[in-house]
Amino acid sequence: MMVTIKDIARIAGVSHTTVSRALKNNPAISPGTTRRIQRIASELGYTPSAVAQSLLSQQTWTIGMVVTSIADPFVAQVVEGVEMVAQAANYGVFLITSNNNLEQEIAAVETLQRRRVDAIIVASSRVGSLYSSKLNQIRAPVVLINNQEEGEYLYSVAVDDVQGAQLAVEHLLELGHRRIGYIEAPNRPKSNKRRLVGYQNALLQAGIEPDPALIVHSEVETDVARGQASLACCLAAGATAVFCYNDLTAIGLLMACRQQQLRAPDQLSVVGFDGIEATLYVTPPLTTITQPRLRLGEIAMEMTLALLKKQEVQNCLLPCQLTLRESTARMIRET
Amino acid sequence: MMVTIKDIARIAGVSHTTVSRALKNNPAISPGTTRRIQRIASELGYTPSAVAQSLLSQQTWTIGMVVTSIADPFVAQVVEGVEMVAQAANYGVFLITSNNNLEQEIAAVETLQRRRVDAIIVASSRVGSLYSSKLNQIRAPVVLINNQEEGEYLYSVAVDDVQGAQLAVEHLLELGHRRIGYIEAPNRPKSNKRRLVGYQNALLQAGIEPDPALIVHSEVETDVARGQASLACCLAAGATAVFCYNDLTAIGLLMACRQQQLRAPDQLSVVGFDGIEATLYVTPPLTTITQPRLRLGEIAMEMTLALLKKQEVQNCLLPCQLTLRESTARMIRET
DNA sequence: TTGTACGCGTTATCAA
DNA sequence: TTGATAACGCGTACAA
Repeated sequence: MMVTIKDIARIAGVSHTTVSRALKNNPAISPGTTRRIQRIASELGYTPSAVAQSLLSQQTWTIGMVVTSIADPFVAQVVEGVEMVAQAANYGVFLITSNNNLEQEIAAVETLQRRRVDAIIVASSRVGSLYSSKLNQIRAPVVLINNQEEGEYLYSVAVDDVQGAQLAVEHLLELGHRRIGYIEAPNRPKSNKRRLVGYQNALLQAGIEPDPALIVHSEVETDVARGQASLACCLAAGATAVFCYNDLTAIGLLMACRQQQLRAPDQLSVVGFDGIEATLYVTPPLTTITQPRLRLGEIAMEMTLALLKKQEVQNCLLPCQLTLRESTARMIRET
Repeated sequence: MMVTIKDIARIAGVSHTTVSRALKNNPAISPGTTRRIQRIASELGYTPSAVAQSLLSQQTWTIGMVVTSIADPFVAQVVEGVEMVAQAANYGVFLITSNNNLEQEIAAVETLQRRRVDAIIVASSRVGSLYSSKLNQIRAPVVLINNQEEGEYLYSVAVDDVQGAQLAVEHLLELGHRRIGYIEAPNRPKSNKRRLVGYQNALLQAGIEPDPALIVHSEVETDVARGQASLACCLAAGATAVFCYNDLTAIGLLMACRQQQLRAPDQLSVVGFDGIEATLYVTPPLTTITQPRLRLGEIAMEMTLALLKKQEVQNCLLPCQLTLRESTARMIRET
């Protein structure tokens, strides 16, 4: 049904080989026939089949991307970074959602293998280390963004969670806070642990012994709801400031404050993590640790391109920045 | 380099045909050889090539999706809806960003054609009507979500902008407002026009002559910034309530209010459009017209599946809902 | 129960 | 300057 070079060949009265050459402006073909063939091709609305080309060339110019959820504002921008760099390099992006589920992530990678993508990028992988053992079977390079699993793995781009968390807590310490809480994320084991380390590092360096009561652990699944549910715990532990696992959690916490008529930052300072757009819109605008999200995607894709060119690459650990807004304030001593 | 059925055939000492059959549990092959071949295949880590299968079967089990920007929270959820339904039906999603740019959208569709996707879904198309004329050349069905161009086109799923806008303005009228502004979007011609129609309908039905001074037109490109920049105009025109083209614009307006020490909703009622997550997080939580975003994506993909089965389909116009929050209040008469 | 031969659309090699 | 042929990995009609 689709127009092929054979159809064109029949009409032009030449062999399909000649058509193939004429369409790529091969100098071996006479200018006359080249023009004639190209005219016929455009009249017929011919489009070359990338499928056939891939079968022959053994590459699909496709990179497979596995994400937990596209609707997550953090993920969305990482994907955007990947897509931009990919498009500029003539690669396309095949997207699969894993719902942060182990089996689905594995199934996704298998699907991508079947489709013979040239490379795979996985954001927030749950099974990172699996890839090194499976890598003999996966010929495509696998690049991990913010891998969520301990253990060995090959190529990765990640944000420095320890440094970021430390930045957040140091900021609160400088404002005079001593009772600083941390709201954990139960479903992001590795980055949660590393942010906790950064939190504790900062406290210890300031000569403060971390108090377990200030570390709030909740099994509530969604980020915002977890933040909302954690306010009571924070207050009960006597926190005057709270560092949250991420922005959505912090936003939930701010919403709970508003409901309880608690004024942030006067009565409670709040710091988030990620730097999503929504931090600009909430009241008060949220002080947060900004991850270079777009850059994360770009670098992952650039690394992928290098790997496809058989170049050496180095794993990346990107630093975060403190973005100062209005949800943190100097602690007021209760007299 | 990759393992093929021929490799397996050589090791098993059978023809590649037998391997092909054994791997799909063809009953014609003896249970013994079937088991043996399957064991060898799994030992070698064999994965069938979807590329070769596609070339033969003339279908790729892929749908191409063109979006303006993945980082847009509205778009992200539409994509999520598409992806969910596609995945359940064994289809994959190939994603391309057009940056809301005409040439890029056309280039994207061409790329998808080259890749022989089975169908194409375009969100917020700028060139919708083009597809009907090009459709003889594109064999794949094209489904449009919230098409942004006037004119004829085939398959579409869209939200009822007129009805939604009317809902918003009727709500403000019920609260006693008479001077109601509308902030336009310069870069979404069609939906902007239709929301304007809904706005005017509601006013006329209430016996109010629309005042051009209340229709704020700004060339600022980004939504939030446009909202921020429009407050002055609204106030100058004597508006006591404003209906905004979308939520991000409304959020910008709320931010400007806060900066000017203007209290919403007491001094200015604000209504948005879309129902993105952020409307829940701002202060005050935004009253808005909720689009069934996930549903929009799901329906588009369901329609696509029907088209692929050669079934008849009907275009969809989905109604919006008013989501009541705290950014709107009864008008206070100035005595 | 298994094998042979062909075709899907394209490109590369070799020959004319 | 052009054409015949083989190959990429797989599935299927037909033959054995």
